[in-house]
Amino acid sequence: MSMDKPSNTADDILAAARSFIVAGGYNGFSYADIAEVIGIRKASIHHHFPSKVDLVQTLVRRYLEDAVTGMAELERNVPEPPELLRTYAGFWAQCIEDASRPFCVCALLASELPALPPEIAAGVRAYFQFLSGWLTGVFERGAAQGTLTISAAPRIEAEAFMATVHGAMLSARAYGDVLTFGMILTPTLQKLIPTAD
Amino acid sequence: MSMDKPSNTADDILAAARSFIVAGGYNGFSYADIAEVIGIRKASIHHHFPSKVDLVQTLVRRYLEDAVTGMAELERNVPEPPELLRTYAGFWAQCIEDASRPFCVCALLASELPALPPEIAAGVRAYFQFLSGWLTGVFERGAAQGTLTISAAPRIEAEAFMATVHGAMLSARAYGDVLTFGMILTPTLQKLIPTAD
DNA sequence: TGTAGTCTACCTTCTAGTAGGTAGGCAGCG
DNA sequence: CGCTGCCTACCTACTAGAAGGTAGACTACA
Repeated sequence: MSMDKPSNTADDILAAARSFIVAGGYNGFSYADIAEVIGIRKASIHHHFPSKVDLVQTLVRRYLEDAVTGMAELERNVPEPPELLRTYAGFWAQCIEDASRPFCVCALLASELPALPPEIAAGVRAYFQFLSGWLTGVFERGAAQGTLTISAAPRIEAEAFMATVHGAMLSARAYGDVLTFGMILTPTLQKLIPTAD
Repeated sequence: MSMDKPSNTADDILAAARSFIVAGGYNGFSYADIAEVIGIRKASIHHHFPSKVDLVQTLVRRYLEDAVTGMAELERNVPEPPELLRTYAGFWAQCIEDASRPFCVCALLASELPALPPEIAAGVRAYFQFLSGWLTGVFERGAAQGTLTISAAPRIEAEAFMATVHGAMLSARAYGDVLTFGMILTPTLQKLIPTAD
């Protein structure tokens, strides 16, 4: 659709930055690291992203955009709240199991938020607010339809669910066991979904 | 009791390092940063901790030791499983609300685990294993006594609880709202504790 | 011809870490 | 007592390398 950029070096840089950030956070990589993995010189990265802040800001902005469009598309294909939660959790379970994206970029950046450049911190906050808002909507609909069993306000259930997902990513990483995430999320989902008993 | 060290500079260094790590992770601070806040020269830090790995390794080891003794003491004073969970959650709620320790050192380090020096990564893993083991024991006793309502195996409930706690820390940080942690944990505890309805 | 993309070569600042030295405390011993 | 020697804690001054970033030239291609 958007015919902005036929050049894919910028995308390669963003992809490399993403995997470095997912591995070690904002201060865990350098332009030299990116340059090496994509076979380019440091200075060429500055051509695409004048500063590191520009680079990561772009990455976070796009990450949120992708989440927004992804959730919208997900809701078109899968309208049932229980199935939405299952699909969302299943997405991350898959990413962790095949090691393709073993952590959420914004969850990782949030952990070092006080030390982040303010522009990036703002982007990370925006992601959390979007995700929380989307989940709150899912819980509201599920509660209204009776397809989700909740005992607190939808907003609070949404925050608790999001927290469990992020914490489960952390545990999976700490244990080095890709199945930990699913082990935690499966019963969490079961408690929320009355039909599957 | 233990008459090991009258010198408190080493402890000052560890305390400064802890607050820097909590703020920005392993790569988010330097010896120069620590030197400045405690009013000492960089080289003097190397006298106490020859390398940065030594410093953080010591910090993580002591963090685990403190957790072990802290949990043991907690169990002596508060033997009931529901109250143990409440006290544990309350401890972090307090730390976050008064900003004294707004994040768990090992939870933060776990997020950047793939980029950590292996000695430190091992220490972080040990902390997760201890905490998970302790919580599993609490859930086992609570389930046996009927004082905790669980629907999955104690080990799994323990992992889910730990994940929610860590994720709630992350959300509190992302929103910059110290009350978020309690907002998430309160209903999570209520679901586990049958008496309080 | 212009411009997007890359390069080499460089700069400045920060990094962890080292070298070598000083000041004071506290042995042990004549 | 006073002297020697060692130890802890700290210092100044330095290093090599990595960090983010810049300047300017080359190339390819529309």
